[in-house]
Amino acid sequence: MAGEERAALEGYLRDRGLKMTETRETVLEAFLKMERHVTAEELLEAARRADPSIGQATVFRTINLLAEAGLAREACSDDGTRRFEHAYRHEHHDHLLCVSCGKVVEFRDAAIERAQDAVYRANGFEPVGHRMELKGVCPRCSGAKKGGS
Amino acid sequence: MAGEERAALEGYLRDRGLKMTETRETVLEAFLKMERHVTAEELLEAARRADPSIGQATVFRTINLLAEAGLAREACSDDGTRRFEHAYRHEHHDHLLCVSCGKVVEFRDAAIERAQDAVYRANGFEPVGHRMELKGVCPRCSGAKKGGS
DNA sequence: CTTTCTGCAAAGTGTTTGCAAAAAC
DNA sequence: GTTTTTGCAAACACTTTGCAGAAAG
Repeated sequence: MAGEERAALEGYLRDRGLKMTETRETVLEAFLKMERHVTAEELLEAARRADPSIGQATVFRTINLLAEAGLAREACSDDGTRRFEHAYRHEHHDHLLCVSCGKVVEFRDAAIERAQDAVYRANGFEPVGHRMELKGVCPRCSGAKKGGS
Repeated sequence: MAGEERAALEGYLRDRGLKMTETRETVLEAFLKMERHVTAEELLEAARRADPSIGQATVFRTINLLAEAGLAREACSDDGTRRFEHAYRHEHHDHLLCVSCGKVVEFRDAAIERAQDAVYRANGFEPVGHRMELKGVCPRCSGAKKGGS
């Protein structure tokens, strides 16, 4: 399964004299199982399903650790709540988000990347990185426009 | 100067039986004068320069009002703090941000829009809107790479 | 055994809300 | 005169931190 990520975390911890604990593994596993962009609260819930004794502070500490270790990355937050996405071995990608059901599709599009480079060049900027989120309604939701809330 | 925006706000307020006050005008003026993406705190400071008696709650209330009225729009927040940008008569645009000096260039690129549409179509999504931020180093900053911090 | 980690509760941010006085209509 | 608005302070939500006991190395 997610052995690669666990190994990456262990390596990061070892390098810094930190410890690989069962709790951290639980949080990591929970994080890896979650799709979409995850809030700390959702992650706490998920982790507690595996181990109800986990405290929220630990989840916050661990997700920050995962971010430092390069396994998680902050995603754009619409409201005031931070969201995290997977970052390990994830090539740069952009997001297509269903505003109705929250589904997230990750994609990479060469034409967009090329057009972005052109924008950088036209403005004389050196590219550093970008973030893009396309919002829309996914086929399932736009098809099922019957019960609509 | 910014009479158009003020008129838009007044119209919005009138429609809802709300009142156009001096305080709201002060906050609006402050907001319109600010470039980049503004936090509530920055806006509070700016508004207090014009009227030191303004309270922070009022600024929060007013910026939310501006957002409802379509004059302001939430921008992507990196940290946990909300940022707002101008939205009135601002055609949809994207941002090119200098990570060194904070300069923001707003642009619109037909090739990118077209490529985005293609992504929507390829995934069967109905487009709703998107947000894109290109990060880079502006010509001035990359040219002046001498004292670099 | 030493160091780090954990859960709890308390403290910190950024934002919202309740209230009486003040301003707009 | 009625209604909305305002500034203050208290409340709130999300995140971080301090501490004593527990676990890892």
